Amino acid sequence: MSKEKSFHHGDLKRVLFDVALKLLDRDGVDGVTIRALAREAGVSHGAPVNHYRDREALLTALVKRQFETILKSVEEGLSAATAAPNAWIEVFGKALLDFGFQYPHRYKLLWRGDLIDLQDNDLSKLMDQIYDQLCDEIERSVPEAEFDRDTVAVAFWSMIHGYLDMRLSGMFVPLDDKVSGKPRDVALLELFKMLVSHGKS
Amino acid sequence: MSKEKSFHHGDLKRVLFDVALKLLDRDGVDGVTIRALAREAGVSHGAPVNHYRDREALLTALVKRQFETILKSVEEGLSAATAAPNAWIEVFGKALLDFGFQYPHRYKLLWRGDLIDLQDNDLSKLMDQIYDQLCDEIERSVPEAEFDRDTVAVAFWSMIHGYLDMRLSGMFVPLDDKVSGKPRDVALLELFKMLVSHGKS
DNA sequence: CTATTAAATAGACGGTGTCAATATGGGTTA
DNA sequence: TAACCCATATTGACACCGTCTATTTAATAG
Repeated sequence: MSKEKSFHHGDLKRVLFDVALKLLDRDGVDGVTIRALAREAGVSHGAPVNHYRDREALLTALVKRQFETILKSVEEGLSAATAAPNAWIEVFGKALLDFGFQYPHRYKLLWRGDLIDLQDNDLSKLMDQIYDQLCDEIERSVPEAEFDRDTVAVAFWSMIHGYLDMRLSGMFVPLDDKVSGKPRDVALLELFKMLVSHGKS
Repeated sequence: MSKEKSFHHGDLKRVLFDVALKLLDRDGVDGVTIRALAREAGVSHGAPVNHYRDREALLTALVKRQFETILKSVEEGLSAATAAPNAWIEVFGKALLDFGFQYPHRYKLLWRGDLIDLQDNDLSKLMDQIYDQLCDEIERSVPEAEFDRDTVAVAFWSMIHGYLDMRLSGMFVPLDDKVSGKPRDVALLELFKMLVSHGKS
């Protein structure tokens, strides 16, 4: 039960999780193999199965943790945000963009529906929580919008995710990523702010 | 030289390409393996290397063909479009959304920068052509916009791609994908149309 | 102390991409 | 026609991978 090596390892599950995250950041999701994980953790290749049923379960655990982090980041950002009507754009935008550019491989993994368990209840609950927070903020700050609020939410999240995904995939390399001195992503947020502002007039 | 089996196969390269596309549509990119390709084409597992250096080269060829298709679809749409100021939104939006929903696995592969050769000159040229067409249309129809035109282009493409990617990944399953009787993606295009229209006033 | 049970090991199987050595046969030249 | 060259196809090997099985280990419960 102690955290030390009880040689029945004790907290191998935590070690495996941490090592997996290290491998993900270093080598991308293709580098997160069960066998590399076992090697890196110093156990046999059959050991991880006792803690993660298969690779899908392992990757799903990694993804859930990341969505937890993003949700927390959003909530903290919202509670610290100004009263400006569209502060949510900065909060959600920054939370996602900062996370994506800091941990590109983690971000890419979030959307690898082919590798993780889409039926996982905790996972869908987490995504719903983030989405609901977004809709709540839109409802609070864009009440008179002439557009369906879900459409605004989907449009916003789509734009942020699409930008991140294209940038992180390496497919899209903007020749000049500065717009009048500001990064492109900041300009995207301002453009969206203008959209919801005009909706009021 | 004949198209028949000259047993030195004749046009194995074309056969391999077609079979690879069939495997992609049927099983996703994970199903496009060199060995499955060879099996399906009725040749030995070592045969494909004579026509595609490795799996990356094969997948890159598939991707290039799809971007050609999309470019053609955009060009045809533009030449057939009405004189409406923001017809380009429908044209580009429909070209990408239709392609994505019709061939989900092909669309996903387009952005798998980890699997294809990002240095391929034809590939980057094709993407540039599509992007330039988009910018040209924005310049023609949104001349007085107060936003940098590249920002509008990036915002638009990001929104479309992000929506498609989230939908096709299975991560994002909208509870109700209809907005007042219209599909969500149509509402997204209308929302964007409003954005660029307000920019004029 | 003993029995049970969770956890780690070792080995196997079928799959993958890729490389090297070999065999085949069409096209070109002598 | 005959001989050669060389692109193409085959075969086998190697090192990985995920996952399954049987086996051993050690911690814990009775």
